[in-house]
This record gives sequence, C-alpha cells and structure tokens, in this order.
Amino acid sequence: MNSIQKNTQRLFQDALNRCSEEGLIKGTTPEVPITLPKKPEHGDFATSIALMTAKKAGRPPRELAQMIIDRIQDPEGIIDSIEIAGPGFINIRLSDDVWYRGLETILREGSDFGRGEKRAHPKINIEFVSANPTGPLHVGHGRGAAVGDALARLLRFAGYQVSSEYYLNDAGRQIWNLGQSVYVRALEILREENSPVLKKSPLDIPEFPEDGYRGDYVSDIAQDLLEKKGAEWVVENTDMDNISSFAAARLTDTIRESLEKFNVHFDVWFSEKKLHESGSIKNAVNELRKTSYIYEKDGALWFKSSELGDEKDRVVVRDSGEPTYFASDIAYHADKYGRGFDHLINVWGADHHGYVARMKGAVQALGHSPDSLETLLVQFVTLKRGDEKVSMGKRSGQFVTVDDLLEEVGRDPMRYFFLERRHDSHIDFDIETARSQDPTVNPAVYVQYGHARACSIIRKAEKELVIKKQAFSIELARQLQHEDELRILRRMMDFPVIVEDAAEAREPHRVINYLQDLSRQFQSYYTRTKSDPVLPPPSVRKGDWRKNWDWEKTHARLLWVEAIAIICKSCLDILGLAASTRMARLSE
RNA sequence: GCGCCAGUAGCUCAGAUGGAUAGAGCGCCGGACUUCGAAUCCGUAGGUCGGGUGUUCGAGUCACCCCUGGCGUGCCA
Repeated sequence: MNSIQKNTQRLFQDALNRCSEEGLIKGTTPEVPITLPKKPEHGDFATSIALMTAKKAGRPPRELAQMIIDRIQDPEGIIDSIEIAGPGFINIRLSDDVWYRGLETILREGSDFGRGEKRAHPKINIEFVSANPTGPLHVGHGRGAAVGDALARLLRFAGYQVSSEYYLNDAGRQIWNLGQSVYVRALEILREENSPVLKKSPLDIPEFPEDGYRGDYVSDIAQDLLEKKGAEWVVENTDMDNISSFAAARLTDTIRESLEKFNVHFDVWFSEKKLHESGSIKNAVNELRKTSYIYEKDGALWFKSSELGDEKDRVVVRDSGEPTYFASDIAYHADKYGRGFDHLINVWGADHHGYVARMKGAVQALGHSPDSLETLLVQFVTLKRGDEKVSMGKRSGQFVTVDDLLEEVGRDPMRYFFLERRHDSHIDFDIETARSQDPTVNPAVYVQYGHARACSIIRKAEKELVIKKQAFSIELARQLQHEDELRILRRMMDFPVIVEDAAEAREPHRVINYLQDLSRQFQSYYTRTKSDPVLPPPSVRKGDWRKNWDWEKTHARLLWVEAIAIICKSCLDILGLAASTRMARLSE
C-alpha cells in the first residue's frame, strides 16, 4: 500500500469504527480493504467494505455504504467524490492535487522511490543455480539464474537484507565421474598422438565410464590438463582426486563467466567439499543424533522424515559409512542458519520437488520453523524457433547452453523472457522473437525503448532546445491537465505497491507486467498527443516562437516525463536489465 | 498406486491473495506518418476460465470429486 492508499484507508476505517461505536455494526469491525479498480470509471480506489459488513449491520449493503460515507471526516480534502455503485461498492475519486503531490514525491525520492524501508529481519539467504560443476549451464539453469537474481534484487529493493549464494557440489560421485571422463579422454588424446609416455606405461586405457560426461568440453579440459600438467603427471594419476579438482575448478570458472555475462552475481560461492573437510557434515549428523528423528537400520543411518511431512524415511549415512547428498545438504542448511540467516529461499529446478518435504523436515529437526525454509520450483523451458521446437536430447549431451543463447539472442531479451512468467509455469522461449530488435515484435526491446524515449525527450529539451528545468511546484503540476497524464501519474503511484506485493509473493514477473503497462501507456500517450507534444516541434520553431509557446505546460510535462524515466529505470534495475538512455538506430 | 505443479482468446500467458462487464502481447482483419520521439499508435473480431458439485451477498481465484498434461516417488546428485 502506498501512502495515498493508506491515508484513504484510514478515513474509511475511522468512519467504519464510528458506525461500530454507534452500535450500527455488531461484533468486531474488519480491516477496510482498499483496492485499485480495473476500470477508470470506478474511480481511483474502491472498497467492498459495505458488502462485507452488511450482515453484521443487518442492513442492505448500499444503505450501509451511505452510512459509512456520512461518517467520513476529511479535513485535508483529499477526497474529491464518492459514489455507491453496483451491489454496494464504494468508489472513491481523490482530488487531483493528491496525485500532483505524488509527482513531487517521485521527483524528490528519485531512485529511492518505491524502495521499502530497510529492515534488519528477516535476514534472507537466497540460493540458486547451484548446478554441478560437471558441465556448462544449460537453458534450465539460465531460467533459475534469472529468477533467483531478479528476486534477490527485488527483495533488496523492498528493503530486505539479502545474500545470494551458489552451492557448489564439488565433491562426491559426480565429480569423481567427471574426473574419470577427463582422464579417459586425456589418455585417448595421448594414444592418438602416439605419445611415448603412454607407450612406456603398461596400462590400458580404461573404459569410458558408463554415466560419464560425453560433451566436447570434456576433451577440451583433457587437452588443457595435458598442457598444464604434462602427460606423465596425468598418466600417473590413478586416483582421480587431482584430475577431478582440476576439471571441477575449470568448469566452475566457465559457469561463473557465463553467469557474469548474464548479469547474475553471487555474494557467496559455497563449496560442498569444504563442508566435508571442515567436519561440518559429521557435526550436523551428530546434531541430528541428539534428536529422536534418527535411527539405524540395515547398517545405515536413517532420518525419520516420514514424521515430518515426507512420504518416507531417508538415508543420511550409507551402510558404507559414507554420507548421502542429503547429509551434505542438511549440513549446508545448518550452516546457513549458523551464519545468522533467519529465512532461507532455495530456487530449484522443478525436478527437485520430491526433495522439498525432506529438507523442510530436516530443518524442523534442527530446531527451526519449517516456514523459515522456502523453496521456489522453477519449471522447464521449451525452446522454439518460430513454430519449430528445438530438441534437447538430455542423454546425448546435445543441450542448448546459456552461452549459446547469450550469443544468439543477447543478455537482456533472455532475462526478460525468463522473468516474464511466473516461476512455476512452463514457458515457451521463442528464439526468433527474442533476437528481434523490433520493439513491436520483442517486448524486451519495447520496455527498454520506453525508458530510452523518456530520456531522449529530457535530453533533447536540455541540450537541443536549452530549456531550463523548473523546480516542482503544485501550481506547475496543475498544468498536467491531459487525461492520460493524470492516469499515468496514478499508475506511477502504484509502483511502491507493486514492489511490496511482488517481493512478498516472490514474483518478479509482476514488475515486468507493471513496466510493460507503464511503457505502453506512455508510448501510447506519446504518439496520440502528436498534435499537442511535450516539446515544441520544428514546425513552430520559427521567428518569435519562444514568446508564444506555452512554457508552463512544457515544464510540467518535462517533470512528468522525468518521473516516468525514474520509475522505468527502477523497474529495469530490479530486473537486471540495461537501462539505456538512447536506443541504437536500427539499420534497415 | 501415491504426491506436487499446471489447464484462461488461434498462439504465449497475466489476472494485484474472494469483487463490478475475465485482460495483455503476438497473430488475423481494417485504419493513422509530405515524422517533433512511426523503432510508434488507433480500432474490429475472438471465451460455457478442462468438467462437475459445494462454500457465500459474490468464485478464474477457496474445498471436494473426475479428465488431460508435466514432474517426482534412489543407500543418485
């Protein structure tokens, strides 16, 4: 709720309370809802309070509505008119000055407009991507990256203290597998080169591991390994530790570079390996042993997750004595709490949803509220080229990588389309649309153009027409008489509400929808007011034109355009999209 | 079998936590530039919100039951 909405709400709340004090309403009075009507005819705000409390008042809703209205005290005169509509809705129209004051707020607060109040708690940890460093990032990871990063930005903007984190699974079987894959490829290279190192050695080339990594990048790493460490070093490395580490480190760098290019940053890269080395996993398991949720069966250690909302119990330590991935994850989450976070958000691929319940259970067993762990499941992306689906064979290793897409469609359209929809709905990503530079085709370009256009107007006013910017005054703002100018100003004042709600719901896509709407309204205004433009057109700039031009209106409109630019910029920043102040000319 | 998510216009999807006549983009069709910022804008058409029952002043939204699709249901990670 923004301040205008809050003030309006108070007037109605007070009026309702007066009804109650006079004994017109039985029982407790509910909080008065103030909503934004879909249709402009329904005023600036609407409330259904009369419908909600009609029963308690024992009167028809419309009659009650009138009684509430009669008890409104509005000394500041923020309300222009009130009417009862339909079955008993109260439609409220505010005085234009309220909105003009809003313009002042936007201009004064600038990039802070809409920002939530800073709060110390909850201290939020948001973990996302966390792809194994066993290969390049694919499209699915890309969506998770965009969603997690935008959510982190959104939460920060909304005032939360947020740390973003990548959990690096740089230990365990998959990493061993990776090392073995690289090792075999390296030996194959040596064989092909008829390397003397290999001939001297009696060892045969081992089979390529069945669930090994078959992508071309494995050979690249093998090649690199041979160059950096030398053939002998490689051949003599029979336990995979060194080679695995080399390969994982290499792939971690690759992943980090891809994410940087994608404008995704992490505050912390958290290593699973270090969790093993530091004894954290043992500690976490011991911690669990103190609870009643642990038991032994068939030589393994089990977690009684079935008592904490999961379908069945889960193994924590195998009969071999080796901890499972779940054990690492318990230790990891314990570590997050240990570092002072009181709210954890995990952004996971939808294929991990079977994992959510046991993780919540573990968190609970460790003594934290299960509500303090939130998991967002990001659905899959289908790639398309026009009508044609781009096939992605999972087994063959022939998947489309984040780098491929970055190269073909570019960073901003990619982020835009990954963020445009709710995280839990499937999306079709059309490469052809995304790579288009035409704003009428590509909504990602369209919203950037909206911002650039606003900036262009201001730049032109200052540089080309040498118009000196005027300070805000209510008299000046009253020059904004065009219906669209007021409507768009009202829409601008929604921004703080959009931010608050989007952050609360963990839904960055709401910011995109809002930005899309604001840009569209602005560009529509812009084209339709061609005969009454913000800036004096060349056709009038003749002779003594400066004396005849309506400067007050232009000054007011320039402030208004500036406010639009401010809000577009804030939206783009939250989404991690570039906010160019001018668009590159399209050549043909 | 069980569990989770989804099903809204030809297509892709919104729908602000239960509100008024369900919206947008794209596509289709029809319009607007001797350019101020047309790289844009305006308009028409298009719907039993998968189906049903219920909850209530009021349901795309909540509950229950079906149908369809995706995913999950490892001492894999």
